[in-house]
Amino acid sequence: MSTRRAHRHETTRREILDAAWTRAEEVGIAGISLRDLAEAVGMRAPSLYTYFPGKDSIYDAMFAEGYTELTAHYDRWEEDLEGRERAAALTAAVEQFIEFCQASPARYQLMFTRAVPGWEPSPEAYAASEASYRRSAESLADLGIEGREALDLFTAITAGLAAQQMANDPGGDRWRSLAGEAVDLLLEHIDEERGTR
Amino acid sequence: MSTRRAHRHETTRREILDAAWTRAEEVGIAGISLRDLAEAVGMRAPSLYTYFPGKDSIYDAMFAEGYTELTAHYDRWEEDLEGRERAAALTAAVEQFIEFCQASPARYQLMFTRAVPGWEPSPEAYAASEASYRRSAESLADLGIEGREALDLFTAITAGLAAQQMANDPGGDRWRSLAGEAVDLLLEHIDEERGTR
DNA sequence: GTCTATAGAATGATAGAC
DNA sequence: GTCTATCATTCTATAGAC
Repeated sequence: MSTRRAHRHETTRREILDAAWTRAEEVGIAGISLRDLAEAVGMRAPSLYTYFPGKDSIYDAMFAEGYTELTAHYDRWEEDLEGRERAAALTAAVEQFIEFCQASPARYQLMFTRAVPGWEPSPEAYAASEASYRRSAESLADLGIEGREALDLFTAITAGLAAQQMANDPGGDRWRSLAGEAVDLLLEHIDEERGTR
Repeated sequence: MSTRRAHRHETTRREILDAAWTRAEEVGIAGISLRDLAEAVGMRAPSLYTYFPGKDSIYDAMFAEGYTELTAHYDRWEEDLEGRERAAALTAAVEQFIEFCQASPARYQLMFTRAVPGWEPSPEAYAASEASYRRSAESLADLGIEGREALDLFTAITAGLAAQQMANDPGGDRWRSLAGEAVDLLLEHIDEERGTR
């Protein structure tokens, strides 16, 4: 009955990843060690190699998981979109992105900063991030953020608000509360440009 | 003649810091080791302790140095300001900040990301960064970026453009080239708000 | 699958001779 | 001030018994 065994295997993998996230929030994403994770799930370090070929692949799994969660985040956002006007929808997108970052500083470090010396996402993990990016680009295009320039401006503003929020006020809303204003000024500018064309 | 000895001491300190910057560009800010630095200046690792009480204090010195350089950068920017209109001056400020970041990715990592696990700037080093921040806030106020909200928006946009530039196109100008547009949309918005008051 | 034992390689830092 | 020697620690990863 190898399906049962496979299921058990998957469960243990899950436990290891959960322990990794928990530890990462405590000591920073770069600070987790295999001994720590093993102890957290009641094992010794070498046993982890039954579930992951190495530490890097744990980071890869976490990285891909982060983008899966981000996509799910945007799915819920799109569901709430019905009937809302463009500015409100975009403001919600920015706010939700910042909330997503604030909900897990370790995840933010892993996904959006180069906080793990010597590690970079595997091609597969990186592909997950690109898919997520393309997906949000499509949604934004539907809301009038069209063309590379407008999109780059939007991502820069969003990333900047999130970065300042995380660096200087991780538990507060000093920059998150500016999301609406930031969206307004971008939209004013975009509409004006469209008008002059 | 202790002044001669002190001068020599200072010279060696300088050499060590130069070696640290050079190595940091090669291996990342978190990747430098005392053995490496010592070898680069023709010493063994323990001798470095004559010049710095520990590795952390080397990071502190580099961090403070980064902000000294940033302030010097803005000094030159202010000198070139005579007669330029507000939008052009602010655009130059954003462009120069991004260029400052691109000129040294290791310095960018040290100053603006939490790229060194387990290290954070000492109170003295941190004070240097706050002084630099206050200084630029004053200059920006003279150019019409007044009040906490406007300033926070400006810093977020600048930080965001720089972050995207460094992460996705470190040697290019994809986001830097948007500096003018970003400043325009911020100023349009600020002027409009002022008008309605 | 899990373990013990250990390899193998770094690292920051200190003691003490010269 | 500089050195050798070394401590003490940490880490990922592997070999091989059970």
